[in-house]
Amino acid sequence: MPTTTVTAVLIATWNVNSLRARMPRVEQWLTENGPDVLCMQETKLANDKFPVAEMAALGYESAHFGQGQWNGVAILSRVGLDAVLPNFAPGVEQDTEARIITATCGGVRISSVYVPNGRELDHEHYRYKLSWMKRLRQHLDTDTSASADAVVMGDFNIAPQDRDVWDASMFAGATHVSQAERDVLAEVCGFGLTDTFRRFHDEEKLFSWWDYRGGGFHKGHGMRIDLILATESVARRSVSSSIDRNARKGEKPSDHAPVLLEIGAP
DNA sequence: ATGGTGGCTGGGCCA
Repeated sequence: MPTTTVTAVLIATWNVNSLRARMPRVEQWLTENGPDVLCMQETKLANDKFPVAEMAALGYESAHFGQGQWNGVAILSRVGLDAVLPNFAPGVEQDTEARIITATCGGVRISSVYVPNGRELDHEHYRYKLSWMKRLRQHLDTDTSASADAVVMGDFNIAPQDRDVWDASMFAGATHVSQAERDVLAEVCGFGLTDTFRRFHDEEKLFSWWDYRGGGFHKGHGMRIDLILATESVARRSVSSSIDRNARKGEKPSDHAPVLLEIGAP
């Protein structure tokens, strides 16, 4: 095994809303930003349709947990991609959908997650969402040591606080902001994870998602629901975090923007 | 405007 020099790494998460539709934008974004790790959600691809060769040509190893037309999560890495685990850890009730994949990249245990939307507060899908988050906590308790370098990033479909939505009064009785959702997010963070973006930015109305409908992006109607949660050992080494709003502009954008975290050397 | 847009598909469902 060659010894690798440990340097700063740049990690990112992006709900691409169909990798087939988004491939030109993703390739461009990887070339321009050069992240060491990119977690993607909503690839909407079967496993045998994932563009492994195209990603390799850009210098990335790929791990993908797909299911076809919906969901699908992936991890790209150019700092190693080992111990790949699709779905929740063994012993945790398995998900019937492709919403989490975990791998070790550059010594960091990284999960790419696509938390269920929930649809409506009285919908069965909402109970699935809460159950899913409880299983995410069980997954972490099973898979990872709280003292390890670990990151859970992706589309949580939960806005952690009212300052993370464009108008909290518009969200009364809606999903993404309910106390129960925020409580299960806190349970997941209780593993020992922190919302790293908030170490660097206190302002309200910094969003990672804007509805395609009604010109949401141009009206500033969005939510911050894409999060990079990290254990303290990673969080304290992090040196910057940002949301790339430019990726939400232009030709055929995803409705989500990438969120980035720069992690300094140990 | 009880809608809108975009992605899955090939008529609606989902976000």
